[in-house]
Amino acid sequence: MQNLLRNFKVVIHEKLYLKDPETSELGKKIVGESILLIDEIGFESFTFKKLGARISSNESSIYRYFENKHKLLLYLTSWYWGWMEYKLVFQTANIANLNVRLKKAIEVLSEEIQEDTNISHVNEKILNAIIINEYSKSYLTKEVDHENKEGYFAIYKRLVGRFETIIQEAQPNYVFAASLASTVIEGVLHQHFLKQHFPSLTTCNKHTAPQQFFTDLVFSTLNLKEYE
Amino acid sequence: MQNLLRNFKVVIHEKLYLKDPETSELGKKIVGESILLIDEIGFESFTFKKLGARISSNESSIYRYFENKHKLLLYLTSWYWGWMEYKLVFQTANIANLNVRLKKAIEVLSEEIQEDTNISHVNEKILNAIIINEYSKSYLTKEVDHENKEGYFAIYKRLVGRFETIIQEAQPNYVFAASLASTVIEGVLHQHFLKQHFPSLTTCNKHTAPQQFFTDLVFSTLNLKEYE
DNA sequence: TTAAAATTAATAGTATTACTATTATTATTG
DNA sequence: CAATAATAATAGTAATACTATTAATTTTAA
Repeated sequence: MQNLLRNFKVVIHEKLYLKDPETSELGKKIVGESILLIDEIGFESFTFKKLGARISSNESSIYRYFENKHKLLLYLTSWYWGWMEYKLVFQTANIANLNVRLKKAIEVLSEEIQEDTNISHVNEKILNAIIINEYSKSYLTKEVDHENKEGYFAIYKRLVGRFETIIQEAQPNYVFAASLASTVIEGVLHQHFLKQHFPSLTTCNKHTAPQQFFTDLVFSTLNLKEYE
Repeated sequence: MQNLLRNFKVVIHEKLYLKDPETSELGKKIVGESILLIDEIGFESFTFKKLGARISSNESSIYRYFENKHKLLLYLTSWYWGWMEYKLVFQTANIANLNVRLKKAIEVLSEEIQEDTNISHVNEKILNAIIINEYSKSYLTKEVDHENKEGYFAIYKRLVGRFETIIQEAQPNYVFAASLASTVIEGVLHQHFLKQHFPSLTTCNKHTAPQQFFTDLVFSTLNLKEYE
């Protein structure tokens, strides 16, 4: 995994940035540090001015890379889902047994990111924390239809589609595969959030991971046995 | 239902407002019109100044009722979940059969609000649209733990708890009742959103309602038959 | 009925945000 | 070494999210 990821670069919609942040040190710093800063102070309080101060750079220099903070968020979330897609594809490839593959897919999608893989300037563990807290804000906007048409959510949609296929192949009779796929991917984020802030609303805690809940949910719904 | 609702008033945490908007015409106008305006322009673009212009009142007068627009959103969402709780309790009361009761609960929680009941200055159909688009923003904040401690999410938590109980009573062996309850309630909003903006990510459309998906999901998961 | 109290409206003002524009400086490359 | 590209610095703007003060109006209670 480590090795495979070494040559990994997420291809992100080029309208999401003005200048590709991967092509310069400043760009990488903007991406890397914005993740840390958004995690610390939250997306609402995050500004390019504060980020500039933090990386000893200027507000206006950041505007050379990203039009505004919303586009930066779309960039970061695309990166995350692209990385997740990569993990999903690699970790489920070559698993012949459809049930085992489905189980693995749920595992990849729902496991907590424990470590930064150090493959890049991106801290995946903290990026995961941001996704849990901020992802919804990237699409719960009045511009969503326009931005969707532009293709800004393409990676996420492709990921949901891949998971839908894995579900459908494991149980061809099931008619709600798309909804189940999107419910699980969204639900995973939600359960992680509840675990941290509303423990009474979730069964998940130190001993029970979202993975267990969703594995049980999907296999029961599809009327499949986890081991066979 | 109409009649029962006539004497209905949601009891909302008193720290969510500075002056109870139910006690004056201006207050009711603020609540009623804020729903319409947020629906029209989205929560991000919504300001008290714009609302003031719309109700031919002054920005500063609105500040007499609500500290800021975040508190107003918490007020509106509390109202919505309180109304939902009321519907849930009434519509599931006196249903002896536990499976039938569970099915009814899912129906109440997932059905599309078709009509404004005209019981108040609140347009429930539009409020429902707001909840779909904006509810997450009320808790995906850095202040969530503090606000949760204050009790601002009490009504929502009580609703999830009630649904959890209905699930647990229908299937006492099931160990993930809390997570299933929160997943369904959150998932319903998400599926309604996807239906409108990302049709490829959901099975729900004109012919298939979220209700069908979630009814199937819950009954399969709990290993119960819908009719028996 | 009238005076006090409460409510609402109007005006002004502030710090911050989310930018844009311009120019100067520094680094890179051909 | 010169041209070009990238970055930094400075300044400025309209809008936002408020606060404070005072004035006008309405409500209530003696």
